[in-house]
Amino acid sequence: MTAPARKRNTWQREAVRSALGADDGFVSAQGLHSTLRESGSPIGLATVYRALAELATEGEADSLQSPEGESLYRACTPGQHHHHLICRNCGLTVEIEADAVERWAQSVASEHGFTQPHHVVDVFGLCAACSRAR
Amino acid sequence: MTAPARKRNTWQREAVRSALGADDGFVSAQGLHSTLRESGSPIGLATVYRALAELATEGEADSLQSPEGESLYRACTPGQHHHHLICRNCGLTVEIEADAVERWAQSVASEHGFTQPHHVVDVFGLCAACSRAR
DNA sequence: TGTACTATTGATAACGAATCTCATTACCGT
DNA sequence: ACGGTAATGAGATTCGTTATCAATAGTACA
Repeated sequence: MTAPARKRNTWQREAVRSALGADDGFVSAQGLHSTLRESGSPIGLATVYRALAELATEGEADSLQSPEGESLYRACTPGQHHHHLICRNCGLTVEIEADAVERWAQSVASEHGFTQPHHVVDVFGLCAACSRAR
Repeated sequence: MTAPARKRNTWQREAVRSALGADDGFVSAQGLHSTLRESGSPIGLATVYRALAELATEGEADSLQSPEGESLYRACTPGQHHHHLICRNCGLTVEIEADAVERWAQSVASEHGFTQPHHVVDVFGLCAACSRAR
């Protein structure tokens, strides 16, 4: 066999993980990068993009596309599938469990002969605080 | 009062509308533009973008973000709100009525104090034909 | 502890979708 | 017809994201 090819632990990856966990809303890669830089970290932008993509595929982070097409990330409670209720003003996010929607997506797909269904279900709105502030 | 400021009808807008209606899946602005060019039309890219955006706001077209972040458009049956079941291989699309999901989104939002809820609900999968072809 | 191997980083270039600019075109009420 | 002006389109521009590649720094092993 060939060499092992192991994954390495770097402070950069850890910095991204912790910065993501410190924010309770969805953040863009660019935003997270400036946050880190402002707090003194010399981390590079490309690295932030790479780390976020990796965290997302490993299931440690949720990702979604903002209505403007930007990719946003958020640390998530690992394990099962869940959706989000997101304030389009301040970014506040609430995780939503929705077994009913889960089952609905499954059945709608198979009813039409579709396989390997993957659904996108997110609700954008104004949170209580932002609603009041208008 | 000032001048009237009316909207004008151009063959370009009509070309986009008809090309959109001729396709039964979701299409990108760029894709629609090349289709039109290939069929001999000298229409410009910026115009296609403008026409699609306008059709979307007028309710004549549905738009959504592909998982890659690209904006996709599709002629839709005007009137009420609906969702989509989309083949991620060939683009085949089925419109879905989902009053249940509609109500669910509303109630989840208000339960958490959110106002002006707007939801994104789409199911991606492999249609029957594409499933078979694997 | 030192050393070699190579995964990872990061500055920057490259890319691509979408928007903006502005001179030209052509729709449409008169 | 004519004229005011909405609409067009080629190209430049913006901006998010990915690719490049030399330099750096984890990690296994002697």
